[in-house]
Amino acid sequence: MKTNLPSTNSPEETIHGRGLRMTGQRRAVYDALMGRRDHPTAVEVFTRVRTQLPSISLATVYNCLETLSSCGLVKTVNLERGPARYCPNLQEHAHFHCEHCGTVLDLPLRTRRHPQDVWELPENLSITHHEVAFRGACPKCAATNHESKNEQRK
Amino acid sequence: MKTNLPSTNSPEETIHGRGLRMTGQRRAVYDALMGRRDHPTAVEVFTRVRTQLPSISLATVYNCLETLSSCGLVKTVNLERGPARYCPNLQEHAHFHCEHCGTVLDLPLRTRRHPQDVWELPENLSITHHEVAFRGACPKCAATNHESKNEQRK
DNA sequence: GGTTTAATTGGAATTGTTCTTGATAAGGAA
DNA sequence: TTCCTTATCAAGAACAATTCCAATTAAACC
Repeated sequence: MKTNLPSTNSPEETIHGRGLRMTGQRRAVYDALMGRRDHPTAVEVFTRVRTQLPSISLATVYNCLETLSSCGLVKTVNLERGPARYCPNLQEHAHFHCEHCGTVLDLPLRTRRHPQDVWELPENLSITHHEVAFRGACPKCAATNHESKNEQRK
Repeated sequence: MKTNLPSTNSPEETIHGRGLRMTGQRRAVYDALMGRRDHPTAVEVFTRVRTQLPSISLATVYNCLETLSSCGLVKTVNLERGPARYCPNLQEHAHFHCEHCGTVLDLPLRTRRHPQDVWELPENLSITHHEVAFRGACPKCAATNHESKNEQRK
């Protein structure tokens, strides 16, 4: 599974379009992710989903996230060593990763700008998508003199 | 270890500036990485270094890469799930990751451009650095109709 | 040279993820 | 509905990448 299709349709339609089924587990994982604008790990999604579907297994959460990601219904982000994070925001955006508390924030694209304007891309390179990550201190950590280290994660 | 300092000085000076020692192992790992303009994994660095220093252990290679990275002498890149890659190029650049053969290419910054122009950054965010990754098909794979999958890695 | 402290080794342990196998459920046909 | 086919799921084992640990070795300073 590799290619991503953006979805203007319902998640059901997108899933069916791939010859896949929208099962209770996939729906629950999807809802758990869409319910908040954050960037949970698979385990965090697992604990959320279990409140709705106590019998779901972690392997299934991984499978569902992979399926949803390959359908373009969620984004997988690998900002660092450690667990992958999943992002419900399908708008074009960059990520900010706070090195003190681990929070991940979404940064919207400025209007009329494009990352390709900033980088020299060889002509014969075919780009399908791109990822931009900034690192530093989030407002809260910058204010509190960097006391907290990996306490809270978003 | 967290902060990165760019180094105009020799690697020895940079290392000493941190109160660390430039050992044979660190030197060998540094040289193995600088010897080529590619993006090897820790294991790939390990096999290169062993030709010079057969007694070195993989744990030491990991330690050295972490030390060099935290001193700003090399860059750690996490483009995907799977092993981290290490980059000897200290110029500001983006990465291109071929989804067919896995090759990683460096893309230079266009003159007079800045990624911050493209993204809306809240004022109270203090950015220390950023990473940009493009994905798609490299020239070779785009030409050969995407037959090869993860055969060669750079 | 001796002392102190950092660095290295090799193996064990940990973490995050994927794989495997048998059971279950979904969707279509009869 | 009921049956049939195939996808999906659950549980745990397996796996890959990385980190940790304890004992040994090497650097730097006196």
